[in-house]
Amino acid sequence: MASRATLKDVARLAGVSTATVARVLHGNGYVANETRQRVEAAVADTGYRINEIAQGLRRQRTATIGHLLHGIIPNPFFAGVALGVEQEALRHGCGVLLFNTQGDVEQERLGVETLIRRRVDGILFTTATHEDNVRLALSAGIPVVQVERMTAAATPAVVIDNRIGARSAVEHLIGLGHRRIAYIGAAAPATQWRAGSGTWPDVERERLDGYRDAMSGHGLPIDDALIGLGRYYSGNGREHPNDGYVWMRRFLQRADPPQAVFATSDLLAGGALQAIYERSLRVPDDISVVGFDDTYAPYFAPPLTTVEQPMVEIGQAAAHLIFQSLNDAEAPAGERIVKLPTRLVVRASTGPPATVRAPSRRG
Amino acid sequence: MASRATLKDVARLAGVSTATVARVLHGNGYVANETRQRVEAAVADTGYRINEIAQGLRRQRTATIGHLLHGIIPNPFFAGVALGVEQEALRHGCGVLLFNTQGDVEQERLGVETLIRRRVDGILFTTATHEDNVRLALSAGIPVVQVERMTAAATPAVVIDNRIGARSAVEHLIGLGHRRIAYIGAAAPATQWRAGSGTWPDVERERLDGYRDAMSGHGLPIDDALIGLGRYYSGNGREHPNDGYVWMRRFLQRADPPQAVFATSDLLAGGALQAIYERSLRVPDDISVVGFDDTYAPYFAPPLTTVEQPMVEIGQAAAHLIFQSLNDAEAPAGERIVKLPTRLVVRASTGPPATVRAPSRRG
DNA sequence: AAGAAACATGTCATCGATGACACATTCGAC
DNA sequence: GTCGAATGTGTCATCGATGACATGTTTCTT
Repeated sequence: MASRATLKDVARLAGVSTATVARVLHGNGYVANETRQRVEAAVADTGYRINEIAQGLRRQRTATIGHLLHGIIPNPFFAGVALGVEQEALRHGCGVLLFNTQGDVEQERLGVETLIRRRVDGILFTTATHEDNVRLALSAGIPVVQVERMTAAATPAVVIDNRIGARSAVEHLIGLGHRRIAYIGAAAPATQWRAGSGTWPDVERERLDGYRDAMSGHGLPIDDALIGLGRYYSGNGREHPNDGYVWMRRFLQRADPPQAVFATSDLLAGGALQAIYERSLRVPDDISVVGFDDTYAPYFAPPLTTVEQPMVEIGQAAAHLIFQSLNDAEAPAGERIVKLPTRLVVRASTGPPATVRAPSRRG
Repeated sequence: MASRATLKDVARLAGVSTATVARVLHGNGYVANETRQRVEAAVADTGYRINEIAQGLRRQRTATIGHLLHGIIPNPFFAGVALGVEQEALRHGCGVLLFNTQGDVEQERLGVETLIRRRVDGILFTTATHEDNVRLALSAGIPVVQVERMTAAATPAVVIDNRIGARSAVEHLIGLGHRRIAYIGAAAPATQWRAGSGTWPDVERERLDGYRDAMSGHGLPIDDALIGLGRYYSGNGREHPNDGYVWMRRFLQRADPPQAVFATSDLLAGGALQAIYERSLRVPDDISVVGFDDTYAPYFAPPLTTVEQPMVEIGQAAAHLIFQSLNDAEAPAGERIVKLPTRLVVRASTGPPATVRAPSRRG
């Protein structure tokens, strides 16, 4: 019987009206001390727990936010963001309905529809797949916040400073004395994003710009042959070969291999490490490697120097923006963009370049 | 106005009663063709979307299940299970409310309380932290399913065959010709689980048993000095040193280092790889390594042979059990245990032992 | 001692969807 | 032509919590 008690049951048991029970529960209005105790006893006896469904209906808010996650399993970045969102939501007494879209437009639309039917108080897109879905949510009058990407449909968003993050990584390498530094990144995502609308930043473009900034800023030449762009999620799934591996292999076959590599994700960097290992080269003795994310980085051999993304904080900030939207509904949405800094974490995969130009080779 | 239309609004616009609209929406009862079309037009015009909150109140089921996740961020295992749960839930038109407990008993209790207040239709524990919380959920009359662990409080559960999984890994090594095989695992979790109650299996104990099975089964001696037990989540967080690293270092300092290692998680195996790398030994030339999980395994250098856990399937099975509980409520709960098989994935980290007993060393 | 202020509690319409029930009409069958 | 079945539609109580409002006590003020 425990959980099925209702307000009415409690009221009956305590010999008062439901209104009085509600007053005790919410601690507002006048309630005589003796009455309060009687009610509290009744609550305890019945094992009463408020029915948030009924409450939601009456109050016209569900204390729930929806989180649409791009959600590639092996990428702990999304898990980190989800955790941050949840923590911040909890702080506001809210729950989180999670939907993995797997980067599928239709799946994403379905998620939005479901969340609308559930009357969530807000929707978070951790990397929306298609702009129309963002619009759909907005058209239902639901506040939206986006992570890592901004659409033509202006919404508050949380992004990181990819350009400066990438630059700091490359400058770290330059500072160690490297001059030939390769870049392994990802090509821009597919066509769903209308090109030319120009209001959303391209994460990968920014990182490449950061690399260029650092190189030119220090008077180093940019060799296009040392820039490898792979599939957006290459190596994140098991089906695809890891493009970090593919490119690194190619780089190492050259007569003039790079002294260091900067990869735009830990997974791509992991692929690079595999290619290096295969050739029996040592990191960082023969070649230095830097990643991005700080997800897999600490677990690689050797532990990877990487650009940390504050995943949890990103999630928290995103949720925070949602609650901000809820409170003063009329704030200028498109202007609330939070840009979080990255942090270079130096570990064992970077060091000065080999002075002798004959890397030890075995394989 | 779009999403705020109610049944009544639609009914008014179509010039019918709400009952008729409901009939059209659910496709039951008699509705004249002409009427149906008028209603459908009104639904489209108003952008009406059913309010699942109101529906939930009336129908006394929320079409939502709660998922309490132990939730160590860097472990994609949990992300995989969560995805599986979500997929299966979606197939039943259900949403998933996610709570990360971070292995904290109090946090977990809070999660259960919240889920009860939300009147979820069922609760999944992906590795419950404290048995009392399972009981709490049950006492509220909510069906519970557990993943990876069973409590004295009998609930349906999904587990994997850890013993056979571990054995298959070790037998793979034995088959390659290894005789001195080290084991790196985790000590049993802390005291929250009442010892001696004896009805729940200890994952780590099972894996150790599997190792012993394989060794004794092939007439190989078990050297306790080659069995390293670390903290349960060692190396999963950044704060702690990776116990796989710590133990492997120790093993390699011995006069008679092992020829191969079996670690009970990819992360621990990753630590082992780091120690091996530090000593400039080669995998698998000098030493073979096997992990468990198949999460990080494909991204290590070299790609790791590992025991795959079917994460997504585990999640699906768990959700499936919940829906089973919902349908025939009176099925014998404790008896529905699903045991899923593991699968050995052979990659580049295992090979025959070095014939010459003088491993190349550089560092 | 009368009226205002504070205290204490109850009544009831409401949030939006549902479905049992009642009522009305049409169609066949005998 | 009459009656039962099939068809079509509306009414309304209900799910559980909420809070505006009404009503009834005390306790101060002056």
